[in-house]
Amino acid sequence: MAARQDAQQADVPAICKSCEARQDRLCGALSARQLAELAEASSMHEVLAGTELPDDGTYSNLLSGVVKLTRDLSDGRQQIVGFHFAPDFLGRPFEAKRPIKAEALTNVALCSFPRTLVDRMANETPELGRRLLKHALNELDDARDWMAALGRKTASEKVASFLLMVARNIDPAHRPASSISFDLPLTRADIADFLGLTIETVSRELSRLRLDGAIRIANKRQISLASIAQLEARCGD
Amino acid sequence: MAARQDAQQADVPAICKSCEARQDRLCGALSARQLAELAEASSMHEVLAGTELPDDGTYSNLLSGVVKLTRDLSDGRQQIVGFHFAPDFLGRPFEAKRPIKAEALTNVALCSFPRTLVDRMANETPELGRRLLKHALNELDDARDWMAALGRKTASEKVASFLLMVARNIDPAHRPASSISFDLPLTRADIADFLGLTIETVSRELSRLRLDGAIRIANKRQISLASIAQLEARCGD
DNA sequence: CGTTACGTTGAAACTCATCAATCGCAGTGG
DNA sequence: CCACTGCGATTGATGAGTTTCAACGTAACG
Repeated sequence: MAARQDAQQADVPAICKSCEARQDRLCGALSARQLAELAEASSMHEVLAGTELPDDGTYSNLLSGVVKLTRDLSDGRQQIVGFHFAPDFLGRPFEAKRPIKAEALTNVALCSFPRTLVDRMANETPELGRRLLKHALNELDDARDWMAALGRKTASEKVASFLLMVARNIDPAHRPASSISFDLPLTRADIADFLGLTIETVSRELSRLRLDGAIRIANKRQISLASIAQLEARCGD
Repeated sequence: MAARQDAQQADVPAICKSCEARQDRLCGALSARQLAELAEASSMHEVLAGTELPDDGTYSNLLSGVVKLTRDLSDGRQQIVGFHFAPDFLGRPFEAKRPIKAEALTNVALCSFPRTLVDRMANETPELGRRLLKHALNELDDARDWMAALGRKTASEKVASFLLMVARNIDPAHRPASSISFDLPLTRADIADFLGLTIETVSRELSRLRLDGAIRIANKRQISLASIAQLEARCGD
C-alpha cells in the first residue's frame, strides 16, 4: 500500500511537485496518471504587467501575480468585473455571449493546458467537474457581492471594502485583527474602474482613510491597513 | 431500435411530458430511467407573489413566474443580484459564503428535487454536470453584465437596459425590431433595488422614455416597448 | 533637465438622492 | 353608495455626493 503510494508519488511530474500547494485546487482532483498526461501537454508562460492575456481557449493555473477581467462599453467606459489572485484557476468553459478581456496587472506566471484535454478529463472524473462548478459558483458569489457594492454602497464604503478584499486575497492566512501591508497591484484608474468611481474620488477617499488613521500609504502603491476594525466598520455590510 | 425508443418514451413520467419544453434544460441530460427516479422524488409547489422561497437546499425547475435574488446590507439597503424567469433552474450546489434570498415576484410554480439525488446523478452523468456548470456560467455572465451597468451606466441607460433585458427574458423568441408588450413583474422599488437607484429616479426615467415615445405605459405595470431601436440606442453598450 | 505617467487637491457643475406633496386605485367598512 | 385608508407611483423643489475640469506634485526615465 505504501509502496503503491510511493509509486504514484513517483509518477507525479516534477514540474507539479513544486506546485503542490496548488493541488488543493483543480489539479488535486486528478490521479497521478492524469496529472502526468496533463503536465505533458502543459506549458509555462510569463506574462508582463499590462499585457492582455490571449483568449485562445486554454485553461491556466495562475502561479503568481494578479489578473483583472474587464468588460467594456462601446464608448470606452470600462468596468472591472473580477480579479484572479494567485493561486487561482483561469479560463472559461463554453463561450460567453459577451466578450470579457483579461489583462495582467502584475507580472504573471501561468501553467496552461489545452482546453480539450481538461474537458475530456472533466467527463472522466466527476470530482474535476465538481471543482470547476464550485469555482464558477465562487466567482458568481464574488460578482454578486460586488453588484451589491456597486449598486448600494457609497464611495467610501466601496474603497474600504475594496482594500479588505485585496488584503484577504493577497494574504488569505491573515489573522483577522492584525494589521496587514501589501503592494496594491492596481493603479488608481483600475480601482476606479472596479468600484464604478473616478480616479479623483478614489484618491480622495484613500486620503480620508489615511487622515483618519485607518490606513497608511507609503509610495502610492504600498498600503498598510492599520485598523482593520475601522475599515470593517466603514465597509457598509 | 424504434421499439426500444418507444419503451424509453413510455418510461418518461407523465408529469414530465407536459414539461417537455423544459427538457432542453437540465432534465434533458437524463435518461428516461433517471427521469423516472427523479420524478418519483419530485414535488410540485405553488408559491405566492411576495413570498420568500425557503433556502432548504432543494433544487427546482421554475415552471412559471419570476423570482428575484437579493443581497442585503446590514442597515437594510438591498440589491437585487439576479432574476429567474420561467423556465429556469433554481438552486445552488455547495453553500455560498454569504446569504442570498430568493423571493417570488409573481405567483410561481416549482418542480422541486432533493439535492442529494441530483448531486448523485451529476456524478453518474457528465452531461448533467456540464449543464449545471453551463448554467452557473450563464448566471456569472449576467452578473458581470450588470456589474458593468451598475458601475458605469447612467440612470437612463440603466432603465433602458433593464427594459430590454426583461423583454428578452419574458419573450425569448421576439423578433428583434418588432415592438413588445408585457407585464412588468416588478414594482418600481424592485427596479430601483436592481439598478442601484431610487424609485423616484426610476419613475422619472420611465416618464422620460414615455414622453420620448420609446415606450408606452398603461396601468403602471403594463409596458410596451414601442421603439426597440430607440431603447437600444439609449442603453449604453 | 525635460518629458511622461500617475497621483493629489481644489473649485465648479451636474447627476441623482432626499424630502415632500399629490394622485390613482383597490379594499374596507360605515 | 361613498368616505376612509393604504399602497404604489408620479412629480416638484432642494440638497448632497460625486464627477468634471483644472492645476499642481512627484517619481521614473531618456
